[in-house]
Amino acid sequence: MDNTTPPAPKSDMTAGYILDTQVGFLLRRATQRHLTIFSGLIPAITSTQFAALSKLCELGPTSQNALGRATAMDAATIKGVIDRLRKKGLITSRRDPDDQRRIFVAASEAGSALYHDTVQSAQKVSEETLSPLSKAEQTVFLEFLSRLT
Amino acid sequence: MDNTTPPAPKSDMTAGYILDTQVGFLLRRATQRHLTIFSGLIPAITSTQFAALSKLCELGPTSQNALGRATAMDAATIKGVIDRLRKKGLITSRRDPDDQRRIFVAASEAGSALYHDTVQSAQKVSEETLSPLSKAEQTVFLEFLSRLT
DNA sequence: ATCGGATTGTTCGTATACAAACAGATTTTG
DNA sequence: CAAAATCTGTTTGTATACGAACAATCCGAT
Repeated sequence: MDNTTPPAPKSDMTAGYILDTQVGFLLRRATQRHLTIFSGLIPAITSTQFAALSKLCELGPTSQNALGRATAMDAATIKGVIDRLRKKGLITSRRDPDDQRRIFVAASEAGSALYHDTVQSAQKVSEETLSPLSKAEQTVFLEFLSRLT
Repeated sequence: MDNTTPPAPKSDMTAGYILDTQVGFLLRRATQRHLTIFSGLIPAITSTQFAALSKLCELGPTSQNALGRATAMDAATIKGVIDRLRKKGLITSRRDPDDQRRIFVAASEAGSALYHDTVQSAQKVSEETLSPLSKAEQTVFLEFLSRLT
């Protein structure tokens, strides 16, 4: 009576790990695709910069670090984003008179205008990113995804 | 007959866009969380480096660019990853004698050892990342996520 | 055989992203 | 009030990530 199931070679001990099905790898690829869609529809500004600008338009003038917290960027990251947005003339910044540590940032005229001009495209970016899923699937997916944050 | 739904002020025209519910923002935050879990469980190597190393162990010796394609990294990115893996002694590389353009990369002894020693932790990373979802939800989520790549 | 196109890897520039160390300002505590 | 703890923003270093331009090599069509 021979064993009908051939013994797995030693090298198969790690066959259980398939990179292409790991959540981290899939998250990275989905993010890549999303960023491609974003830069295609909104070439003027990056996804991260748009996130900061939109939060700024939503919240009004905010301190730099607070804006970073609201957009999930650490202090070092938000500084770079703010610097680049200011260089583009999309935001203004000034010291908070009540707290000499803080820097108040606010959307400039040009920043508000750009935001209002691109927010519909941003909606399209989200739609196109999710377009491989049905409406019902999109709802489920977003609900699950939001639980993984 | 007064209109019972009060007219939205002009500034609300963009209220439909809430950053925190956009798929791109959620993808970024989920990726952040995943990377935090990864570096907590596998401090020796980054998520990206592990991806390259695991694909290398799966495929055997491969050209640098081909490995990049297999791990969704462009030529410039995979170069940096390969350089850092080689500096750590986890891979070796040599010119392909049959094609002077190509560079063959392969996992070193240390690289294979590290991979086999950490692959179970990598499984745990995926599990922990998905742990806010039930098993059934995880299956659905991964299926949807893989469709967005 | 050679020329034109494709592929491979490199380099540069820009943009996130985060850890760690830091200085200055403010707040909390004792 | 004074010391300690906290918060704010900056800087440095490292690691992805990608577009664009480039040289060397290979390959296919003529």
